[in-house]
Amino acid sequence: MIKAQRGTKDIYGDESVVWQWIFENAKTVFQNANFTEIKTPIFEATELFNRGVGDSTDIVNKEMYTFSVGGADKNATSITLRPENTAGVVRSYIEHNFNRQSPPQKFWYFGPMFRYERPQAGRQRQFHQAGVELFGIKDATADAEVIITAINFLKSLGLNDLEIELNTLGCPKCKNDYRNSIKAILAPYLEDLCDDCKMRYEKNPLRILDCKNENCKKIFETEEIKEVILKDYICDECKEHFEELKNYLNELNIKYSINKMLVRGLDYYNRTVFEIKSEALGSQSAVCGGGRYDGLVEMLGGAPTPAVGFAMGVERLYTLINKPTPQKIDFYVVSTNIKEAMKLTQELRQNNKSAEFDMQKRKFSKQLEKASKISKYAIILGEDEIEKGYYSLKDLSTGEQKQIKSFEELINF
RNA sequence: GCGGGUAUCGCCAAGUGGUUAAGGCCCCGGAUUGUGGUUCCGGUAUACGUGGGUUCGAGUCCCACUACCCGCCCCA
Repeated sequence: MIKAQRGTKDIYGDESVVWQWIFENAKTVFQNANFTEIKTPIFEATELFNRGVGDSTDIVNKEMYTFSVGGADKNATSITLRPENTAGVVRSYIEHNFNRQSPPQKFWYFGPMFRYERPQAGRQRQFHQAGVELFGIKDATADAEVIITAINFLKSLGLNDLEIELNTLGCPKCKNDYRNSIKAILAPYLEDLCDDCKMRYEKNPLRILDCKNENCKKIFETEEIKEVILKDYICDECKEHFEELKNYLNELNIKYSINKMLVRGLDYYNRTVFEIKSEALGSQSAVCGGGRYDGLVEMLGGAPTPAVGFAMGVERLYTLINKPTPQKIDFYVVSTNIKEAMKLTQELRQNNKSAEFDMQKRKFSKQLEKASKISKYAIILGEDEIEKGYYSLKDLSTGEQKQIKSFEELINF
C-alpha cells in the first residue's frame, strides 16, 4: 500500500472543519488590520533561500527539499520547496515594485511549508504557517502593530494567556559587537562547552545563549561571562527603538517578558525578535516567532526597506485550541418519495441551506435515524404532506414537530 | 544526524508458543410495514506494520527493514 510520506498527513473530517475555522479567523483578524493576502508559489529558486534565510542556518544546510528540474539540460534550474515564507514574500515585494506604493505595505499568508527534519510532536515535514509581513516602516509602531496582530489572532482562537518573550538583537553593528564579545569571553571555556555549543561557536555564536545543556548553563552563570551576556551592546538608536516598542506594548496592555537569551535561528533578523510559547506544546514550545528584518529586502536586490513580521505554526495552534464542535447540517429530508425528497433538497441548497436526503431509498425509520445523527432538523415529506402541500418540521434535539405551510416559512425558520 | 519506545479490523483494545485471533465503539439489518436518540437480537470486515529465520506449530521467540511516538538538535 502506498502511504502518505513520512512527516506528512491527510487532513479530513472534523479536523478539516477546525482547520477551516483557524483559516477564517486568520483571514478576519489579518484583514481587519488591513493586511492583504499574498499567495506566493510553493517552490522558488534555491538561491532565494540560500541568500534570504542564510547559509549558516540549519534550514538551508540540511532541511531543504531541493531538486533540479530540466533534467540534463544545461539550463536545468535548482528549485526548493519553501521552508518558510518571508523570503518568498520579499522576493515578490521586490519583483512587483511594491516599494513604489505608499508605505506601509502589509501582507498576510496561510499555507504549507517544507522542511526535511525528523518528525516528532509538533514537527512535520510538511507543515503550515500563518503569518504577516509589514514593509516600509522603520518606527517601532510597526513592531507593535505586528505583535498586536499576532495577539489578536491568538485571542480569536480563544488563546488568551500566552505570553510573549521579547528581545532586541540591535542593528547589524550592535549584533556584531555582541557576537565578538561573546566569542572573546567564551574562548577560554570552549573546551568545557557541549559539542553543540562548540559548533555554534563557529557558526552562530549567539545561539550558544539558547543552550539547554545544564553544564553550559552553569558556565554562563560565572560572573565575568554573565556580565558580558547581560551587558548592553545595543547602540542608543536601537535602545530607543526598543524602549519605544515596550511603551507601545504597555499602552496596548500586552504582557511580555524580556528574554536576553532569545536569539532566533534565521540570519535575517535584527533589532526586535519575539516568540510566543506554550508549555502545553511539549518540547517544540514555540507557536509563533517573528521579528524585524530591515536588511533583507536590500540583500535580495531591492531598495533598502525596513520590515517586520511573524509566522505561526498552524499544527501547533491546532493542538492548543479548544476544538469547536462540528456543526450539523440544517435539514435532512425524510421521505419514501425519492423524487420529491431530491427536489426539496435541491431547493433548500439553492436557498443557502445545508440539506441532505437518503440516496439509499431506505425505509422511513432508518432515514430518521440518520437524520438525527447529522442534522438539526428533519423535514418529513410523506404522502399526506405531498398531497396537501405542507411540510412537517421536526426539531431533532427536542423531538418537537410542527406543520409548516410554505417553502418561504421553511427556509426562514 | 544521534538516543529511547511502540506497531493486532475505520477507532479503542485482549492475547505471555498450541483448535476457527476475544470484547467495545462505529457501520449494516431486525424487533418497530410513516417517527430517531434508550433497550434487546443478529450481521459485515483482506486486522496481527513489511520481509526473513527458529519451531511439529509463531500475533507471541530471533534478525533486518519501515512507519509512528518521545527526547536531542533546530524551528512555527
